[in-house]
Amino acid sequence: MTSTRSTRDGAVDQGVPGSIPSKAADRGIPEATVARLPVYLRALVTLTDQGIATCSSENLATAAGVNSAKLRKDLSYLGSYGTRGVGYDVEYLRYQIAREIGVTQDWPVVIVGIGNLGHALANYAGFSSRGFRVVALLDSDPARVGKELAGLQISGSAALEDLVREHDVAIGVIATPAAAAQEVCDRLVASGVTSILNFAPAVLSVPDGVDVRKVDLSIELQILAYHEQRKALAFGSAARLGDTG
Amino acid sequence: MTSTRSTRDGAVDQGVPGSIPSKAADRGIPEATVARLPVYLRALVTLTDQGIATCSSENLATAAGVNSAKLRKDLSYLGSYGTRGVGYDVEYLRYQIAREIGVTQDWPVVIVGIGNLGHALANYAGFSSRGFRVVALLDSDPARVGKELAGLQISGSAALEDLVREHDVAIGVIATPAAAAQEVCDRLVASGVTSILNFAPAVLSVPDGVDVRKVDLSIELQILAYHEQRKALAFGSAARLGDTG
DNA sequence: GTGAGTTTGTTCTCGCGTTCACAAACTCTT
DNA sequence: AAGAGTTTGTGAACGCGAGAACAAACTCAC
Repeated sequence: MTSTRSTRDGAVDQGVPGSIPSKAADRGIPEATVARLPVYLRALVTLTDQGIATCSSENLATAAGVNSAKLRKDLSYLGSYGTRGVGYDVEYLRYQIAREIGVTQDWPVVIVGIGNLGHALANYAGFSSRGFRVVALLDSDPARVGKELAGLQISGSAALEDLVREHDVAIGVIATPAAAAQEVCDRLVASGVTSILNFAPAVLSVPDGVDVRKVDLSIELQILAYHEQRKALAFGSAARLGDTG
Repeated sequence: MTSTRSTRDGAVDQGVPGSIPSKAADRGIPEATVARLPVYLRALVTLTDQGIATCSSENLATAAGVNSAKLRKDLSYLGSYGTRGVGYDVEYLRYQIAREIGVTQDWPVVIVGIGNLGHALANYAGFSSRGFRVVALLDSDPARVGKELAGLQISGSAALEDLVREHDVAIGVIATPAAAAQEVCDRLVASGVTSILNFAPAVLSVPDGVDVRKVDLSIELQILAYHEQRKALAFGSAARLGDTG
């Protein structure tokens, strides 16, 4: 839900005139399922680490925190990789999901904005372990340029276009302040980046064919605050809150 | 969608026998709408900064990156805060949304796990500016305990229960490694925390009435990778990818 | 005051996602 | 080999959210 697939209401949906009825043709996996596949993948890795070679949909569903019917339906979009009466081969399913997501190949990634968050992202082990290779760190602050971080030297923002093209980068991560986000985004897109992960608290506008996913930490907390407030009200301690309209 | 409202299939849905038909009673705002309210709030703050006092649903929708019909429907769940023929008063609407979300009051927050990410979160300005006050930082690594960060001293994990109770903390942030996440979660919940923001790549199980939202950085990238792979395939450069099944 | 223009709030329809329930397909015991 | 027990894959029902479209309500010009 934090994603903007511009192809949905853009070029792809208008459809090439003589093409196949979309869903069957492109093996279209529902967006909600796509968002869960990485969770299943992580659960399967955990099972592997525990030395478990086979699992039922019930086992895997529990490990992934979903119900088993949903899991089976999700997997059915990929193909029939299970065996009735037996379950799923952990290694086999793991590979199939990894292949479907695309993490069997290596994805070069650039991170723009090396503040607190960018710093953390550059050092984040979860990226490299899952097929993502940080190939460049960029920042506009001259005080940061040249410093080494996570085995890379921080480049000035002027180098953005060259670095993206040189490493054939398709995925860019924006961790700049909100004010700089749109400009950085435009430059990334102009250089050939077609997927953006945005941590800046700003709405990005991108051309059709470019995907944006956003992660906004304060929004997550605000959603929790909403539910927290409602819990407090539901338990009758409303007087303390003092919102007098 | 990254949220687990255990009340959905838990106590609340079973319904107190003599209670009111739920939706009307609790002014139940759809989850999808709740997730967008903070975005509207941010957009309104931006408009205020630009000195704009009134805006139409079209203006605000553009600033928030949604379409205007959706915006109006979302706002209608809160009440009728606009004026037909005129639009919305920016300040007034801003306050109403803030009140509805609950960010007019102050929310004490603890952060557990002061690694790279926890470090960044502790320094994140977006929290304090939106009604969240970090009251404690916790880490199990003795090397980090005692160090100062963002105006706070890092406490050892043994102090978790006391700190949560002392500050009456309802919201906890978990930024530990995956292996430690469930134990930390259990301790937070046992101490009275009822909302958890989880950055650890692990599925947390919590009792009914506790909300969990998860942010998984590598999952976001994997979702982008999936779409990226499909774009590559759609443009016929499939040969390069070399996934031979 | 009246009519033209504007903008909100709401109704209606459609599609997606979730869940239930069951047939198909496999293993294992006897 | 046949039946009992398991587990997958899927058809169907249902509920929620998105978007279009329109009526209600306001402003402004004259």
